Formats: sequence, structure tokens, C-alpha cells
Amino acid sequence: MSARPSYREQIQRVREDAIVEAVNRLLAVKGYDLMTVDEVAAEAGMAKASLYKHFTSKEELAGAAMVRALDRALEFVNGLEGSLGPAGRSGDAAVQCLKSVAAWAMQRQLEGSMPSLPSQNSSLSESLKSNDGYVDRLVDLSNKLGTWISRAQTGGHLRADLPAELVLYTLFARACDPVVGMLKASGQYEDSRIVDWITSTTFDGLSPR
Amino acid sequence: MSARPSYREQIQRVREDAIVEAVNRLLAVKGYDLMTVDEVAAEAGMAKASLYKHFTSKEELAGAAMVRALDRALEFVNGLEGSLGPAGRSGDAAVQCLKSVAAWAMQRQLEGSMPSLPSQNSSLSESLKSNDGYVDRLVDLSNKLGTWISRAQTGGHLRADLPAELVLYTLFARACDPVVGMLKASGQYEDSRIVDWITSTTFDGLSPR
DNA sequence: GTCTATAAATCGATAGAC
DNA sequence: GTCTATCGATTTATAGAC
Repeated sequence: MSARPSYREQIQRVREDAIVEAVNRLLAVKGYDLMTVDEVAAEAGMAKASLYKHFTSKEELAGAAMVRALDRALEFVNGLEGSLGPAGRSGDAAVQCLKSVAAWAMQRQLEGSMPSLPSQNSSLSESLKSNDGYVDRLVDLSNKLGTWISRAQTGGHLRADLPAELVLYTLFARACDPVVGMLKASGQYEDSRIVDWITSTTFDGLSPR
Repeated sequence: MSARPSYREQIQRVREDAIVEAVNRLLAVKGYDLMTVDEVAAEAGMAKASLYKHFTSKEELAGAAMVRALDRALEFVNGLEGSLGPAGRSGDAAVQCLKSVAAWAMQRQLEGSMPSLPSQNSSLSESLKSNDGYVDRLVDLSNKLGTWISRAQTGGHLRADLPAELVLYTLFARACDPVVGMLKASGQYEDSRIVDWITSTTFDGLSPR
């Protein structure tokens, strides 16, 4: 579709990448409402007015960061799908994939590179719903996870008494679970141990088996 | 300690109750950062300047609402403790109490009367840590739940491979779990069913038993 | 104590020079 | 396209009349 990008286009691309990366970090630390455009400009190393030449509003900035985050999640999910062996369509493989995705999301959160989307309220939610790039990727990711969920449920590897959407919502919520940050803030545990614990409690619960 | 309250003091008490109740509702719906003092004044039926005669800052307003929320939680917990029969010190009774508390908190959230505390970031967190009334109640509640947790763990009714603080944090997090709101927003399920599901997944997990 | 009016600070967004 | 400087709106907090 596009011809070879000119130098100018490449430079612009790199510049916008720096901006989105800055937004990503700030969203992870402060959230949308407490993130200021001045901070984004400072972190990206340019003046605020220059930033507004690339993105027309703060909401668009956040949207671009969320799109990038979803792209990374889709990349991970597609990689998992591709690495499935001949037994990859079993319910057991499906639930292992779901656990991998949950663990991956928690690791991203511990790295500080997972932008926390405000689950409800916040002026951001409305603008995201009219962001086609965001909605498309969210639907895509939900469908891919939904396939694994229903396969795991019919195979008896996931509770069938729960609606599939409850499982899906739970996975999204655990990706931003504040418990992860609280345990890290205590400073007593290694990141990998925290991820293992929360993954384990998500699928196995707090009660003994 | 205090003599019988004068009419004036009673009126002031009622007035402040109306303010705190308004803050409680607004915190539940919008969160701290998006809640404006103008809204609080409007909802409480008074001018903003009058409100500032009772509370000296927005942070103090939020602190009062959180103190009230913790008081209600402590009241529920103490009620549970009092209703325990002669077998009340068993590990099984302890885990049942923990489930009751989790379910109670979710019901409060569904009612829109549970102020959502920003788990991390937010300028509110810092001021709450220097709010003695808040900290005292939080420690009190944590200790009471901690007693049940350790009793349930030693009795084999709660996984002993998890740190007690992980269990405690998880209970606090589930009280504000966004999954509850997402399921309610779908409009397909009754509140009681949502509460049962999330309580069940918290203790039993997503995997079949 | 309650009100109206306004100060003081912050923040998203833009104008205009280069 | 990048910058400095500023507008305009919002919001916390207060002054001062009653």
C-alpha cells in the first residue's frame, strides 16, 4: 500500500514512538487523570506544542498508548497460538494459554509498562469507545481469549458454571490487579513469585484443594 | 467524656453526616480525582464555602468518607464475631467469616456506597497515611481479618502456602473488584448472583474442583 | 454559619515567531 | 515542525458581606 517511507516519515515515526512510550510509562504510574500533557512532553523530550502536532488531544494520546498495549498483548497471544503443538486444541492446552497470558500481563505490570485503563468512570472510557483502532483490537483479543475459554470449559479444564464473560473480565482485571503492586511494594518477594501466586489464586483460589 | 450535646452540636453533626454521605456516593461513582468539591456541596445541599467550615480540604473530605466506610466494615466484622457460636473458633468458621465479609463488601459496591480507594498513586494516598483516624481503623480491621486468616490457615481451611498478607490484600482488592461492576453493567445478572460468583472464584478459583 | 464573589493555581489546547 | 508565550476553562480554597 505505502511506498518506501521517506526519511522524514521515519523520523516522525520514531518521534511518535517516543511519545507513545512516554504515555505508556506515565499511564502505568499515574493513570490517565493524573497524567499531564506537560509531563508527557517533558518525558518525550519535546515541547508541548510540538507534541500536539502529532496528536490532537490528550485522549488521543492515551488511545495510542492503549492501542500499543493491546498490540503487544495480541502479539503475545498469537505467538502462543503459533507455538501450540499437535495437541494444541485440547482443553488443557487452552487453560495453559490463559494462564500464560495472565502471567505475562502481570509481568508487564510489574515492569511498569502496562497502562492501567480506568475500568469504569473517567472521561477516557467514552473516547476509547469511539476509537476504532482500540475497539477493533479489543474485540480481536477478546475473541482469541474467548476461544480458549470455551475450549477449556467444554474440556472440563475451566469451571462450566461460570459465564465465559466472567472469566474474560477476570483475566483482564487480574492483568491490572492492585494486589500485584501491593506485594511488590512490601519489598519481600521476587517478581516471579508474585506472578506465580496471583496466577495460582486466580485459577485455584484461596482455599486448599 | 462529653456532656449532652447541644442542639447546635446535633445540627452540626447531621450536617456533616450529609456531607460525608455525599462524598461517599461521589467517591463510589467518580473516584477521588474526578470528584469536585462543587459537586459535593451541591449534593449536600449547601454552598461550597459552608462546606469548608466543616472540612478544611478535599483530602479531609475523602478521609472522612473512608473512615466512615471502615467504620461500617468494622461494625459488620464485629457483628460476625459476636454471632459466632461455641464452635466459633474453628478454622471453618473463620473462613466462613472471611467469605461473609467479602460478599458484604461486594454488595456495598453494587449499591454504590463503597468509596473506591485508589490502590496506588493519586494524591489521596499520601494524605490518608497521615490521617490517624483512618490508619487506626485500617489497622484494626486488618488485625481482625488477620486473626481469621491465620486461624483458617492453621485449620487447613485456607491455603497455607500463601502469605497471610496476600490473602488480606486479595480480600481488600475483591471489595473493589471491577469485575463486579462489569458484570452489573452487562445487565444480565442479578446482584446476588454476581456476589456469589465473585466470592466463589475468589476462594475456589476459575478451575474446576 | 451561610452565602456570593473571587483569588490562586493547574491544565488542556493554541497562536505566532522562527 | 519546533519552540516560547499565552489563552480559556476548570478547580481548590478563601475573603468578606449578612
